[in-house]
Amino acid sequence: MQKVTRLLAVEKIISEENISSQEELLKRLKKSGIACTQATLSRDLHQLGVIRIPSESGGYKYSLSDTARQIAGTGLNKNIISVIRSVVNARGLVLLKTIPGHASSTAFIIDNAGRFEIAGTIAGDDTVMIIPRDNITVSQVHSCLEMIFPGFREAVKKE
Amino acid sequence: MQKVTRLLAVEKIISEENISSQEELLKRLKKSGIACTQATLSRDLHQLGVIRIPSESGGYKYSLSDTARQIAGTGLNKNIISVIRSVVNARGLVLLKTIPGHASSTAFIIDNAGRFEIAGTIAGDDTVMIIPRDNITVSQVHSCLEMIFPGFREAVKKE
DNA sequence: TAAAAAAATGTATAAATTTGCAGAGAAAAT
DNA sequence: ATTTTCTCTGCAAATTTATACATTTTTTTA
Repeated sequence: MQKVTRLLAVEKIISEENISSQEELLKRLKKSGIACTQATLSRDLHQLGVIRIPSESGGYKYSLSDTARQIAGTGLNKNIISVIRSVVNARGLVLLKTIPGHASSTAFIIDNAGRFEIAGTIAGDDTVMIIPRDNITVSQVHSCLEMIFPGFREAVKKE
Repeated sequence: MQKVTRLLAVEKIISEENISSQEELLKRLKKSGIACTQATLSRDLHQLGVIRIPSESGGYKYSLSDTARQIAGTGLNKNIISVIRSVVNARGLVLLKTIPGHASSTAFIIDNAGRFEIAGTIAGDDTVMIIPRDNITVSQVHSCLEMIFPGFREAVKKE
């Protein structure tokens, strides 16, 4: 659970401040009370799809990739958890049950989160089917969902 | 003149192939008959605004940034040189004379090239004024124009 | 709940990238 | 044409980033 907290903090810092190296990010995280090593950040940045763009003034800065930024900006994911009723794993797939009529909006957010782990989704009226890519476990998909919907694990009951 | 050739080659290779390190790009360039060092490529990639994005399969790949890609894709710049009649430097600004009526389309392409060196343009009917940013020389603007309009230097007479 | 499997992380190191500096080359000025 | 100025580039060193391996922590399964 520590990891998701850290990833969210990294996303936030990256998008709000000018960070030009992993060491710098490390110090910045420490100020927020989050401790890890540079190696971990290297892996985090890769997983988050963070890119490094040449800065006009000569150096570099980290930035969320387009897809990552889209979601971070919308705030659409803030209250979506309240419409998710439960989550079921079946046959390597993940099914979300929502309150009636809210499946497609939920699926929309998941699709647009640009997570590699998720090959795609299909939404009915109150059910979203999430199809993970090959070699991706349902557990990894759950981690994705926690990234997309912070608080997901705690808030949503598993069936 | 060697540099512009190399930058164009880099843009092309980056956009068409999966390149994951500067050493790899170096070898690829050598096959195209272009020789330089990795240090030079580091500077080239910075100047071109090339970003490095995490690849799904675990590594990284280079990619043109959005603005760089836009122009590379359109091909709009292919025949524009034929409408440029001359270039004049004055007061740290650069003036392009075009055939009548073609200033605005020329300015459009320059604006959309996303070059840092150029603060902005103003176009009349047959004249484009290019305003370089502070501390940018007209010579650097000419290099930009050569990047945007390959062959510019040779084709356009200076007044 | 205990055992097994999978994921996360730190350490140390390898790999890759950036940069200061000095010299070569091109463009501009005289 | 010569001098002067600015740009480009290689080299080598410094910095930054990625990763193999071992260990710990978390999750899953029986």
